[in-house]
Amino acid sequence: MPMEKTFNAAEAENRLYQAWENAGAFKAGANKSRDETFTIMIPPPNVTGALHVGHAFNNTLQDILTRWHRMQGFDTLWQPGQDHAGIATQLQVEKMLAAQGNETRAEMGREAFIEKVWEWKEKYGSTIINQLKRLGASCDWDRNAFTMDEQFHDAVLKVFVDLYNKGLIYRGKRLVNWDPHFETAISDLEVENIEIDGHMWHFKYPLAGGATYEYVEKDEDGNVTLSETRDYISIATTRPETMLGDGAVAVHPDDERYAPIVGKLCEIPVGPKEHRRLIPIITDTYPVMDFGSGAVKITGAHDLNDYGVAKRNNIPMYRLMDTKAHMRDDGAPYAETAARARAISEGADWAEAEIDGLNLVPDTYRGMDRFEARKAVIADIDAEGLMIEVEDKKIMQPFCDRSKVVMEPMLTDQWYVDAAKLAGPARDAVKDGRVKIMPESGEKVYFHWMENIEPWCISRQLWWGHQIPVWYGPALVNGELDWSTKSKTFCAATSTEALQIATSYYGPDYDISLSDYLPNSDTPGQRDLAKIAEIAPVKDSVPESVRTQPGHHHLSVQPSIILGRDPDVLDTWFSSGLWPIGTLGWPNWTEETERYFPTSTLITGQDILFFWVARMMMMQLEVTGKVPFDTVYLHQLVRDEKGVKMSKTLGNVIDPLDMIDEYGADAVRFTMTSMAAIGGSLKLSMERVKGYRNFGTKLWNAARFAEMNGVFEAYQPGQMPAPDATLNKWIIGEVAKTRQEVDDALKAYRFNDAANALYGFVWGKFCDWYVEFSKPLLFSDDEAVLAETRATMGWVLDQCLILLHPIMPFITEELWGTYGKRAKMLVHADWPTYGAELVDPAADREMNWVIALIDDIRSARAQMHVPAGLKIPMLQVELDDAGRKAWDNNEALIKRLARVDSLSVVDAAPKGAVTIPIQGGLFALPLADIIDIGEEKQRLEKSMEKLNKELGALRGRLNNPKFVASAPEKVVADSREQVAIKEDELGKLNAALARLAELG
RNA sequence: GGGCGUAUAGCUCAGUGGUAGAGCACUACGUUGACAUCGUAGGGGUCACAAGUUCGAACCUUGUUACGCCCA
Repeated sequence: MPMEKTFNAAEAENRLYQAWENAGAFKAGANKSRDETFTIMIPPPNVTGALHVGHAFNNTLQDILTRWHRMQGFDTLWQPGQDHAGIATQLQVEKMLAAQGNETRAEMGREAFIEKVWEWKEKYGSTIINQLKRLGASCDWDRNAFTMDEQFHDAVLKVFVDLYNKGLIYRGKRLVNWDPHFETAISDLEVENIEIDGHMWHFKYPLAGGATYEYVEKDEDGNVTLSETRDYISIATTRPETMLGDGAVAVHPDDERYAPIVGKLCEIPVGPKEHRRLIPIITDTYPVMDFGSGAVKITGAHDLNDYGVAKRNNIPMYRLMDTKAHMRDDGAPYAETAARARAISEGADWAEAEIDGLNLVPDTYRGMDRFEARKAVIADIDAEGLMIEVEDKKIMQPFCDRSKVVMEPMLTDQWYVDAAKLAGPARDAVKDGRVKIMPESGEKVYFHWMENIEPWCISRQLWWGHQIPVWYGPALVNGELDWSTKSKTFCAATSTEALQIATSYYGPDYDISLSDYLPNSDTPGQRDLAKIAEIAPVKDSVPESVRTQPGHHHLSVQPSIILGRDPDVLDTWFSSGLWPIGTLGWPNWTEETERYFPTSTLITGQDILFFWVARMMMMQLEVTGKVPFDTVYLHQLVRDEKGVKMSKTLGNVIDPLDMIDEYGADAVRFTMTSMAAIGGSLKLSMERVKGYRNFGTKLWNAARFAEMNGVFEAYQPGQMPAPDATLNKWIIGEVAKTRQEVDDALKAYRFNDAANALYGFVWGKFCDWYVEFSKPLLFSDDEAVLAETRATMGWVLDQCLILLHPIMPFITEELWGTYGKRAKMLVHADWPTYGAELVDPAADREMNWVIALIDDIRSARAQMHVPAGLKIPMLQVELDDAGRKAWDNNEALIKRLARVDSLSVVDAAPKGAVTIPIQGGLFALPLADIIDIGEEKQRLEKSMEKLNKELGALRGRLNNPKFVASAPEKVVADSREQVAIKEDELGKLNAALARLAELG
C-alpha cells in the first residue's frame, strides 16, 4: 500500500511517544555505549504552570542536546521535575477554594490548607508534564522530581542548617520589600520598577517656634536670583502619607541655602495642631541639591534610601502601616504617641524595640488604606495653606511582580543569606572558565551582579513551602530563663535534633517540647518572644504524645518550655537553587546518582540568570565545592511577531499546544531551533511554523518517492553504499559535509546553524537535485545502476532521518519504522561519524558543473520566454575535456532537467542564438525564431554589467601592491583565478553581443 | 543616572577582516511519472550615521543617533 501524501502528526505523535516510553527509551543511560555522562536538569516549571512558548523553546533545545548525546552513546540523563512555586501555588489553591465556596485559608488553618495544596498538586500538578510529552521531550519521567518531595525537603533543610551554622544565614530587622497583597516579604528581584504618571507635592514644613531665616538662591556665577525671609523649609515628596513617619529633614552639607537652619527643628504640617511633631534638620550627602527643593524628608521605615540616611544618623524609623499597607490602627492613641515622639526629637533616649511599637498615625487616619490616607493628608495640608504646588511627574513606582500591587518598604524581621560571602567562589568559577555562560554578554551581566550583590532575603510569610527549621525559646541569663528580651534560636534539620540541641542548652531541669507554628503576629516585626511567653506556660498546649512519653511522667513538677517554630517558609528560589543535587539524592549520594553531577549543560532564559543560575552557582559551590554545570546557555524571551513580550493582558499569547495541534510538534520544534541563534531574540510567527511543517512534508514525500521506486524492496539498512555513478558519489559526500556541519553547530550551541544546514541539504540538495537527477537512473534498464541508485537513496534517506531526529523526532521515527526492518528504533540509532573521507572531489566538481549548466539554461529559457514544457535543441560551440566528460556522464540528467532534446557540435554559434557560457565551454540555444533580440541583448548586458563590476573590484585589489604583499597567498591566488574566470566569461558575452549586433 | 545589548532585503534574522546571505513575503510562468503543504525563474540592500585602524571593514576602535532589556 503506498504511503499517504502527508505525515499525519495528530495521529502519530502520541503513538510514537508511547512507543518510546514503553521501550524505556528515555531512561537514564538508555543506549549507553560509552562512560561519559551527559546530564541536563530541566529548569523546573511551576507546578501550577501550563506550557507556554518559552517552555516550548527551552525544552526543545534541551531535547535536541539530549537526543543527540543519547544517539552518540553517552550515558544520558535529562532530569525532569516541577517547582512548588510558593506564592503562585498558594494563590491558585486559594482561588480554587473560593470558587468552590470552601472555607478560606485563614478559616481552615495552616495544616488543613497545606493538605488542600497537596490534593491540588496530585490532581493538577502533572498538567505540564503531559504538555512536555506532546512536545516530544525525552525526559526520564521515572525520576520526575518535585521541590517539596520528602528527600528534596531534607536536602533543603540540611543546607539551611549548614549555612546557618557557618554564619552565612542570619536573622535581622531590615527594610524589606513587602507585598501588601500576599502579606509577605519578597526579594529585590521580585520587584518590578515601572514608570508611571505621578505627582510631586511641595509642602511647607514650618520652623519650630516661628523662627525665620534668609533664604538665598544664586545662579552659576554666584549672582543672587532670589532672596526672601522664610519661616519654613520646602519639602517635595511623591508619598505624602509617609510624612507621618518622618524622623528628620535632611539637606546636603554643602547646601548654603539651608545652612542657617541646620540643627534646628521643623514641624510636620499634618495631624492635630496641638500635637504637631517636631523633627530635626540634619545634613547628609544623600539629598541632591538641585533636585526638588534640595531638602528631603526622612522616613526610615518606608523608603529604602531614607532607611540608609536614618541608619547613618540614628534617626528613629516609625512604622506607619500594617501588613496590608493600611495605616496602623494599633497601640496607644495619637496624643500619647506623638508626645513621646516629640520627647525623642528633643533628645530623650529611645530603643529600637520601642519605636516599632509607637503608632504615630493620627486617630483620623487610622485604618485607612495608604492611598486614601494620601488623599486625606494632602487635603488637610492644602486646607491649612501649607501646600506650595503639585507637580505632574513621571515617577518610578515599584510593583510586586506576582500581585501587581505597589510594593511597600517595611521594617520587619527576616532571614537573610550573606550572599556577598557566597558570591566570590561563584564569580571565580565563571572567571576561570570552569563554567561558561553563553552568550558572553551573560558573563558580564553575571559579574556585575555578583560584584554588587545584596543580602538575599529568604523568608516568606507564606504557608506553602519549606518551613524554616528554626525554633525560638527564652535565653538563659545567669541560669534563669529570660522571657522578656532575649531569645535563643535553635536551628536543626529535624525536630528531634532541635529537641536535642535545646535539651543540652537548657539542661535536665526543664521539660522541653516543640510547637510547629509560632503564631503569626498582627504586625510584621512583632513575631517575638512575647508570643512564646504567652503559650509556653500553658501546660495544655503540650501535645498529649509528648506528655505521655516515658521520662516525662514528672512533667507536672518541672518548669516547661515550649519552643515555637518560625512559621515562615523559604523563598522558592532557595530550594530551586539546590535543584541539581537535590534531584539526584544529595546528601545520600549513590554511585548511580553521583555520576550525573556536576551536570553538563543548563539551558534557561536570560530572565532568571540572577534568580536561579547565580543562586545555583553560589549554593552548590558552597555545599559540594563543585560547579553545578559546565555550560549555561541563556536564551531570550520569546516574543510575538511584532517583537512584543507575550502576555495574557495584551492577548498576544500564542499557545504552543495550538501550534502543535495545527502544524505538529516537529514543525514547532524546527521553528524554535532555526531561530535559536546565540544572543538573538525570538519573534515567533505562524508563517514560519507553517513553512517548517511544509519542510516535513517535503521529506515525507521524498521518502514516498523512494518507496514508489522500489528503493526499499531489497534495502539493507546500515549498509554503506559504494556506487560508481557520479551522482551517487556526490550525494554521499554532501551527506558527509552536512553531518559535519550539524555536529559542529550543535557543539557550539548554534542550533540555528544545525537546523539551517539540514534544511538546506534535505530540500536544496537532496530533494531539488538528487531526487530529480535520480529519476533517469531509477527508470534505467541497467540493473547495476538501478541497484546502486536505490541503495544510495535508501542510505541517504536514513542519514536524513538520523540527523534530523534530534530536531524532528516524530516524523523521522515514523519514517524509520515505515520502511525497512530495524534492529533499534531511531531514537537509539547510532549517530554517524563519517566526514571528509566520503567526499569525492571529482564527483563534487562534476555535479557542480552540471548544476550550473542546468541553472544557466533554465535561466536563459525563462528570460527568453521559452515555454516551460518545450524541449529544445542545444549547440556545443566549445567544450574542454572535463566538460565533455561531465556531459557524457550526465547527459540524461541534464537533458531532462534543462528540457533539452539534443546536442550538436558546431564551430560557431549561429546568428540569433542564445549564449550559455560555462566554465570550460560555451553552449548556444538556436532560438532565432522565438527570441526577442532586444531582450537577449538586455540579458547579456546585464550579465556583463555585473561581471564588470566584480572585475573592477578584483582588479583594483590586485593592482594594489600592498594587497599582493600583505594579503594571505590564498586570497591573492583566489582573486587571480576569479579574474581569469570572469574575463573568460566576459569575452564570451562580448562575442555573443557582437553576433546579435550583426542581426539587429 | 549606571550596566548589558541591538541597528544588514518588505518582514524575521544569519553572517568574528577577503565577491553581502537564508527563510518568509512579493512578481512572472508552470500541474513535467514524490510533493500545489509543489516546481522553475526573477525583482529587492549606501550593512543606522561619522571619523579612525587596515592592502582591505557589515565585522575592529571611537563618537553620534535611535531602539530594547536589566539595575537604581
